[in-house]
Amino acid sequence: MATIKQVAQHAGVSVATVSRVLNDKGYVHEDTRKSVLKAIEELQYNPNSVARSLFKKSSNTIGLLIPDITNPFFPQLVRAVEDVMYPKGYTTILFNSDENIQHELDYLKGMTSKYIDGVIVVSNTLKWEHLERLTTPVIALDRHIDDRIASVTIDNYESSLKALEFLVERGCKRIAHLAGPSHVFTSNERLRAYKDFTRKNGLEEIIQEGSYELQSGMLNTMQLLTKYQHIDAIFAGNDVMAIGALKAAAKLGIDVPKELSVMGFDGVEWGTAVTPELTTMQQPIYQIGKKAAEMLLKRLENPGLAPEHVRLNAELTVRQSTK
Amino acid sequence: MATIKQVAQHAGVSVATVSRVLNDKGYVHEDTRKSVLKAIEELQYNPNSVARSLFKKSSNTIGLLIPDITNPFFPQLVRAVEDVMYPKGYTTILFNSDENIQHELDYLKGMTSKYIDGVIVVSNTLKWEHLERLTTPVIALDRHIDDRIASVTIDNYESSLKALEFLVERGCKRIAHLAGPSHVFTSNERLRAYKDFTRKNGLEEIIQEGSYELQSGMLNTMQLLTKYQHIDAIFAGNDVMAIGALKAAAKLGIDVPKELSVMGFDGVEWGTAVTPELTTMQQPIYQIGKKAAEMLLKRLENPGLAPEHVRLNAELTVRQSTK
DNA sequence: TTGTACGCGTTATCAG
DNA sequence: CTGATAACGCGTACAA
Repeated sequence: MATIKQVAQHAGVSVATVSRVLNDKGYVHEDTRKSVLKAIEELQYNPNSVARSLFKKSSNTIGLLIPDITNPFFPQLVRAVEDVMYPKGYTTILFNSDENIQHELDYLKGMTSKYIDGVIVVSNTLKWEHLERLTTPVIALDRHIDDRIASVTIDNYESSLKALEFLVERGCKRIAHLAGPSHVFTSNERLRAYKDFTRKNGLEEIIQEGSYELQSGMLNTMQLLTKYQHIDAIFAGNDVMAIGALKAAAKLGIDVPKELSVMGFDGVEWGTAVTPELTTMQQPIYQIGKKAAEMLLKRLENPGLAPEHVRLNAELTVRQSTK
Repeated sequence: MATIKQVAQHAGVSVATVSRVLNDKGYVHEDTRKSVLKAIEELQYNPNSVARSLFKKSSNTIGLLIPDITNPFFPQLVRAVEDVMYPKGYTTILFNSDENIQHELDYLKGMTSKYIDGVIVVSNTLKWEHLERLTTPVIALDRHIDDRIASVTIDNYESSLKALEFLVERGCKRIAHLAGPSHVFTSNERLRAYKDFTRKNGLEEIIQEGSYELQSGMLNTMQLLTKYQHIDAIFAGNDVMAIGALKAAAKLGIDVPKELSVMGFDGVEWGTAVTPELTTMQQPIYQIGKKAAEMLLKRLENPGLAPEHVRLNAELTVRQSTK
């Protein structure tokens, strides 16, 4: 609660001198330096971040805009971002948009007035025109928004193809797809891959659209399984739905993986909690967050940098839910 | 990026007047008011929060200090807090301490200099002496830190007793306890209840200490089950370990709930994802967060308030993992 | 090597 | 009803 002025007084110097020792800038005699340090100690002085921000027009804070921390995909991502930002002196502010564009815009607006230094966004609705006016660096996750906005993504299309190939390699012949919601970019990519794959391989196309939630995965699988009894594999749009599929199978007395193979997508921790453990196309979630944070850091230090676009690889993790 | 000064100039008035219309304070003629509004609109003026904070010594921001967002207990809690704070104009900053006292203290220190208006903490290490110096309201979650610090908790001891009673009602005779880490308050309370319960009912005391993690739950259950083959129920210190127990049972070919009942504690979402679904002593996680946020809000508006201590009830949720 | 004085963007007080 | 102006706490030219 002490101010720089009080420290100055206490040490018998001017505020400028205190500021100098605080920031190791300019010359300051070793003796006065010591007495200042002593005063700081005695008064338990702590520099005021707000005043500093006002002057610097920077708050050492970044924003992390995600749909919903309650979605098991995000906790790890958030951790990764914080793990790299905090040691560098940055505080990260989390924001749940619920995919609501109005919330997103509100937040973006607030950022500017808080001198927030940068943002990492994962959003299906934000476009270039919304981000354009920001003077701070932006990193887009999960989805490439615009060439002018740096991004870190994975190839949902290619990865889905690989997952599907694995399924046929293991002898699956009738693969259904539990698609995610159609307003979600990644979900569409996975669906597109499924469609292309089945067409190219002359497989039957069986699609059921869900909502990326557990219940949805379960219910839709029940429908699928009762409607088409010959299905021998399910490729789910995400792990949570895949786990719902596992539950449905258990409920119907269908043996996984003997009678039915289930493939997830994402690699969330839940997948290891269930029995059988979920085979999945695993995104390097922590790596994605880490990479994004690192990119942001780089652009914070060097604002002129051209927008980088990195694409990480998802990796098939074979566990127990597939043949 | 426009400042109040520019708006004033643009509207041909003084900054004082602009400030008045901005904050609806004091008298201002309707005509000048309109022209100011127009200027604001034209310049897309947005008040600068940092400058405002500096003057007001308040940032409309609260801190939320938790061990680890990656622990499935916390996402819901965080959501609850944000859901109540945001509509009231507060931003919440999340902080993961990893139960590291040094991190916690660092963070607390940073708070003061950022004019953060209040904190919600869930910590096993923080004591009165650490919080004493804060001038902002503090709410403790999960654990009662001191009478002088408001808190919202549940009765871990009583609830554990109830869970245990349920198990014996269902005919379980040899109940083992998968205890949580001993440095965690809630974990000790649950353990204490187990000890008292077994003693009072003349039951054998079988305790295995774990770390609240999935692997730990599984490994420790394996040991337990191979070492004491007569166990017919496991009372786990938390849901995650309980799910680990489920996995262990599956691996050993032990039927849950026929041969073994498994009882969790917490009520995290994972519990509904597994098969069989987990019977658990369910904490009202969202409610806890909501209540804490509401209490904080109340104390923010009325700083003089005496510290309130509310205790919420955990509720037995019977699903499929118990007889 | 050190101190003075101004500016960062707001709000509030006090004249007018 | 409106306008100067002094804070808020800090960092940095510019002088000394």
